[in-house]
Amino acid sequence: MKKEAITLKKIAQMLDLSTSTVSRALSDHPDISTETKEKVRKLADALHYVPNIFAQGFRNRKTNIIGVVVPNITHYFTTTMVRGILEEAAIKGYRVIISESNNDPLKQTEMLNTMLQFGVDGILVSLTKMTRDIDDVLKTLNKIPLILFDKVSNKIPCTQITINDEEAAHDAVEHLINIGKNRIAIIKERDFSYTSEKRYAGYLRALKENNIAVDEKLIISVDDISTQQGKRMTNILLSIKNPPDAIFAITDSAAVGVIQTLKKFNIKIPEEIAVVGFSNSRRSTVIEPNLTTVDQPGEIIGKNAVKYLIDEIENTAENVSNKLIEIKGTLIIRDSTFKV
Amino acid sequence: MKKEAITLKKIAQMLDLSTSTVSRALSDHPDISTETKEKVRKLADALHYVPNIFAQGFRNRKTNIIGVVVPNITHYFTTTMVRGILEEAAIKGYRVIISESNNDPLKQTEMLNTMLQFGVDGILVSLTKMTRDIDDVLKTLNKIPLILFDKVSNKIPCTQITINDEEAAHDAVEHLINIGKNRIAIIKERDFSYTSEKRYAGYLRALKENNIAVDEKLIISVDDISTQQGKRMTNILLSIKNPPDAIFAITDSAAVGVIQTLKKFNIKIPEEIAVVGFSNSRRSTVIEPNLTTVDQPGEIIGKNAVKYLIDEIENTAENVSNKLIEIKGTLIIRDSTFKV
DNA sequence: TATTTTCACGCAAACGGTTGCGGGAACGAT
DNA sequence: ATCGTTCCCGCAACCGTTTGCGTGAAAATA
Repeated sequence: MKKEAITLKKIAQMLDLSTSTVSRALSDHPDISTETKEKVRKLADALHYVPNIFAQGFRNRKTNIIGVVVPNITHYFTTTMVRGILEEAAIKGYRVIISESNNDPLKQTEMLNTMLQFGVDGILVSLTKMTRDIDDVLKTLNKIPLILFDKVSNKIPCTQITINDEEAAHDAVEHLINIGKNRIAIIKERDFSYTSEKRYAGYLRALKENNIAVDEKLIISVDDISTQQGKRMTNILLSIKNPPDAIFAITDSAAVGVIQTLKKFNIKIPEEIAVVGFSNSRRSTVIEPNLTTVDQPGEIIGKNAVKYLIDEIENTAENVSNKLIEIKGTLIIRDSTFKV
Repeated sequence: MKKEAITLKKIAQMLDLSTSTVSRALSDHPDISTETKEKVRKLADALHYVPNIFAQGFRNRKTNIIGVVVPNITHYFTTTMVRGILEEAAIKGYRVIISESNNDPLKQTEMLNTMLQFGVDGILVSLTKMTRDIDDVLKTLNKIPLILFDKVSNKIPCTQITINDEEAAHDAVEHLINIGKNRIAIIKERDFSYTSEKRYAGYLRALKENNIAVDEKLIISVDDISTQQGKRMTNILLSIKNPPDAIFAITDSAAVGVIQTLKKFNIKIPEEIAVVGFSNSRRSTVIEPNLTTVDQPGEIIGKNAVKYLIDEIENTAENVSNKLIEIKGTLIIRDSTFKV
C-alpha cells in the first residue's frame, strides 16, 4: 500500500555509515565532519527523507501537537482566532488539533482528557460559559502546559490572553455618553462569564466617571446571549416607564436583534436610541444602520496564545510566571450611534 | 514534570504477567483466559492506563488522525462542515488536524505534505479555487485515502461529497421564473471552480427548460467572488441597455453586495429586481430584504465525508469504488424574491 | 618515541506496544 | 504409560530515532 518509507537506516546503508552518524549529521551535531554532513544531507534531500514523527515522538516524548478547545467553532470571531493559531503553530512547527465543547462543561473535560491521552504538548482553551467547576481544567493544568484565551477565568492560575474587555466596553459606553446619551442600557450575560463581567465593569466605570447614576432597570441579564434574546430584551426595555436612549449589547448578535426590534417599532437609530455591539462581526456592516461595535483582533490573540504556550512547552525548566495579556480592541463607530 | 506514565510493563509487573499477556488481555485476544482478562482490565482501569499513542502508531503505522484542509476557515458554511467532521470523527475515535490553504494551491500542497509526513490515516480536502495542477493532490491520493468535500473536482478520481449544486441552482432559478422573471442575470466565478460551474449549469438548464434565451450580457464572471465584487458587478448589470429583472448570485456574500447596490439606486426588491443567493449564511437574515438562498446542510456533509473516509481507511483491502455523493440543499424563500 | 588529546564515528540500549512462534501444563484418548 | 490436543501464557524481535559511551586513528604534546 504505502511505499516503503525512507529511513535513517537506509540512508546509512547507502552511504556505508551507521544510523547514529546519519542522525547526528542531519541534526548538525559537532561530532560529525563537514564532508559527511554534506553527503548525508544531499542524499536525504534527494530521497525526500522525512523523519518518522511517531518514532521521534516515541523517543522524545514530544508530539509537536497543540490542542485547542473552543466552545463554538461557527462563531466568526472564533474562526479568526483559530486562523491565527493555525498560522503561528505552522510557523513554529506545531500541528493543531481542534475540538468543540459546544458550551458543555462535561464535553469540555472530555475533550481535555482526550487531548491528554493523545499526548499533545500543550492545550489552548477558550472556556465554556458555565464553567463553574474548574476542577477538571485545573487537573489538566497540573499535567501539561495550558493557556486560556478569549473566554478566560481568573479562578484558574495560568497565563491568559484576552482582549481588554473592560477598557473597550468603557470606551464604547463613553462614546455613547459623548453623543449625548445618558440612559444607557446594557444587555449582558448572567454570571459565569468572565468576558461579560469585564464588559459590565467597563460599563459601570464609564457611567461613574461621567456621574451618571446606575439604573438597575437598564441592566438586563440573559442566560445565553443571542439575536433572539436581543429582540426579547429590547421589548422589555421599551416597555419600562423611562426607556433608554442607548443600548449597549455585549455581543453583535444581540445588537442585531436590538436593531431589528427597534426598527419594527419605527424607533429612529441613533437619534432616539443608539446601539453598540461587540465583536465587529460580518453582520455589523450588513444590518441597517451599520452597527457601531468593538473590533477584536482575533488573529493576534490566536498568535499570541500559541506563542506563550510554546514558550511554556519549551521552557518547562523554569517555572513560568502566569501572565495576563490583554490585546487592544478598538471601537469602530458606525451609523447606529453616529451619522456623518 | 509529567508523572510517570503507566505502561503495559508496569501492569505486567504488578500482576506478575508478561507484557504480551497484558496487551492481549486488553485487546480481548482469545488466547487469554477470562479470569486473567478480568484481573488485567480491573487494574488497568484502576490505574487509568492509557496506551501510548505514539508507541501504537509507531508499531501499527496507524495514527487515528484525519487531516482536513479547507480554503478558508472563517466562512460560516465551512465551520458548519467542520463541526460535522469533528463530531463524527470523535464518535469513530479519530482526531482531526485542521489547516487552512487560504485558497493558495501552493500552500495546499504544502499542507498535504505536512499531513502525509505526520502520518495521518486519511485526508479530507476542500479544494482551493484555482487548483489547476491537481498533480499534487493526485500524488497524495496515491499514498493515502483522500476524499474531496464541498469544493470538489471531477478531474480527481476519488470519492467526492458535495451538495447538489446543479439541482439547487436550477430550483433557485426556476423559482425566479415562477415569480415572473425572465431576464435573469447570474454572477459566477471564472473557471476552475467546480461548484460555480455546477451552479451555472443549473442556471442554464432552468432557462432552457422554460424556453428562455440565454443572454451573454447577463452572465458575469469574476475572479474572486465577494461582497465587493457583488457591488461592482451590479453596477455593470444596471448599466446595460436591457437590465435584468433578477440576479442570481452564486454566493450569499455577493448577493449581499447586490442588494446593497440595488438599494443605493432605490431599485425595488423584488418588484423591479429579485435577488437570490447561495449558502444561507447568517447575513442572509440580516440584510433587508431578507435574502432568498439555498441552505446547505454543512454538518451532514462533514459527517458523511468522515464516514466515507474512515470506510476507505479501514477497508484498504478491497479497492473502494469512487462514489459521488450529493447532499440535498434546499431553497429558502425570503423577501428578496417573494413577499407575502 | 611515548603519551595525551582531539576528532569522527560506531555500538547498543532505550522508548512502549504488538505479535509470531514456541512451550509448558493439563486433559482426554488410546 | 504414551501420545496428541487444547489452553494459556512468555520469549523475543520489531518498528525508527536518539544518545551515552566507547574506540580507533590521527594529531598534538611531552
